[in-house]
Amino acid sequence: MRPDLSAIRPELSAMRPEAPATRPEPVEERSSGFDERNPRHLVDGRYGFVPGASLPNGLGRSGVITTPHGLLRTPAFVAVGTKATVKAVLPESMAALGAQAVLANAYHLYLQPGADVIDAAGGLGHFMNWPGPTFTDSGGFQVMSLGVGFKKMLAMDVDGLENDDVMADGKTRLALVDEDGVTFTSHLDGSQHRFTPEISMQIQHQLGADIIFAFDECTTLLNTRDYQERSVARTHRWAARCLAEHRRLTEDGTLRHPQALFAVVQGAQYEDLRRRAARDLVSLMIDGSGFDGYGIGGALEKHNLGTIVRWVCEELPENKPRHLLGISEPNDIFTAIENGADTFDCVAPSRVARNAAVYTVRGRFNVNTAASRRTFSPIDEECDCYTCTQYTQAYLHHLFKAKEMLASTLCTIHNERFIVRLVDDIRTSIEEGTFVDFKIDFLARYYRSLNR
RNA sequence: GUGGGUGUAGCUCAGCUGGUAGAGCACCUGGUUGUGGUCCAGGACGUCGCGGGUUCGAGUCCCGUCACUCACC
Repeated sequence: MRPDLSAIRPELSAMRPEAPATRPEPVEERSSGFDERNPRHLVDGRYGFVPGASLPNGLGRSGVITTPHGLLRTPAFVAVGTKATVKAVLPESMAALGAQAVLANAYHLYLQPGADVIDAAGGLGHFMNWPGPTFTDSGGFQVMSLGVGFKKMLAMDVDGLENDDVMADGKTRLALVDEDGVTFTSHLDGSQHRFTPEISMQIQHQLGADIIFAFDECTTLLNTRDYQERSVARTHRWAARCLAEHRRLTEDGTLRHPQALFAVVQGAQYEDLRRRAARDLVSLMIDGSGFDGYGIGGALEKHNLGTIVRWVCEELPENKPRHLLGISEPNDIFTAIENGADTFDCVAPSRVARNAAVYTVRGRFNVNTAASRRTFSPIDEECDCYTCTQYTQAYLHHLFKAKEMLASTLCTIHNERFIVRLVDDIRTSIEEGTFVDFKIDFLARYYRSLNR
């Protein structure tokens, strides 16, 4: 049974994919209402981006991304469903809370259940029963998180060492980088595997998400400037190979539907590297066409977030969407958006929810602490989510203490809704010209009254 | 009544041949930023059943006592 989303998001329901069919499967019709509203959204027949209102600084903006499975109004928060599920939450619930898209991961799905299985299932969307737009990450981040960045225990960088030589303290490194690609050990069964830019593209084409990312190397803040420079150059060469392989596979005619490819801009905290990386990726083209959008990646110090996003976005074309990878704290969201980010994804809302942390307009707190034991009111009085309209803080406290799985479900629904609504409100404020006031008001309440 | 065992943190228990107490869980508070999901880091908590004795020093040894428990009568 597929979820009936028509009452909640008509445009999603209208774009519900058909049952798996013999490939190549015809692409379903887009909603006519959308086409009439803005025909320019149609780029290459299937995918596109059209900027909307802009902030006075010229960088922050609203817009619309069109995909074969529906549209995203930007700025947009993309929920993370690494292993083809937003942990603990039904797709119907994600749609009901206003999630516009879901991002899964090529590394995880390649290992389990295998990209061929998802291909046979009719693609990621069919497999996970999510009718809306989907993204997949390339697996590049896992090279860092499974390798040198494992468990955040980063060894000090030493001059003369390759990134390969910097590794987690006391842990087994599971990934090794070389010019051609990455060799890694499965965290599931210890088996050896290899990703190259071409393989990542092939996997992501099998997975069939609407928006896919080029295979990149994600460095850490501990790498030397010299290493960052060589890494950015390598990520650029990998991006070129991804673009070529993406083009080859697209022209094969084997795709289920058109897929958009985003390159990832690296360069750590260095302005020249970031700007050059962005410019070089923009100029990468095959037969006059380049990437469909750009990701901004890499480990970065929080206070540099806005600056780095600005450097990159100043180099990127206005007519292509920009995705900031892995960000979702409220202050980061404002910073990212005002400096030009259109979409972003993050595990935080769901991960922290499973450990009892919830967002409210008055800041974040842990619902499993004693203060909530007898609080018979919603987590956030101003929230319109399913959890806040139906359950009390005391009940959620009880569910966590009793280790009931519904605790994760209800808190994830709330946190995802909180971030989605925040981004929705930011988009509205951009379009209505009230962004700065909204930002000041929101952040003042959020960070001032942490002592509830 | 006789013989044995046990009494140490809220709970379950560690504490070797004596040097003024520990663990797990529970409890309290943080944390988690392209997810190696269900974890990490801190914190509070005991006059070691009670009373004597030996000793420089006793949760540890001795005596008494109380409680619980097992077996037997």
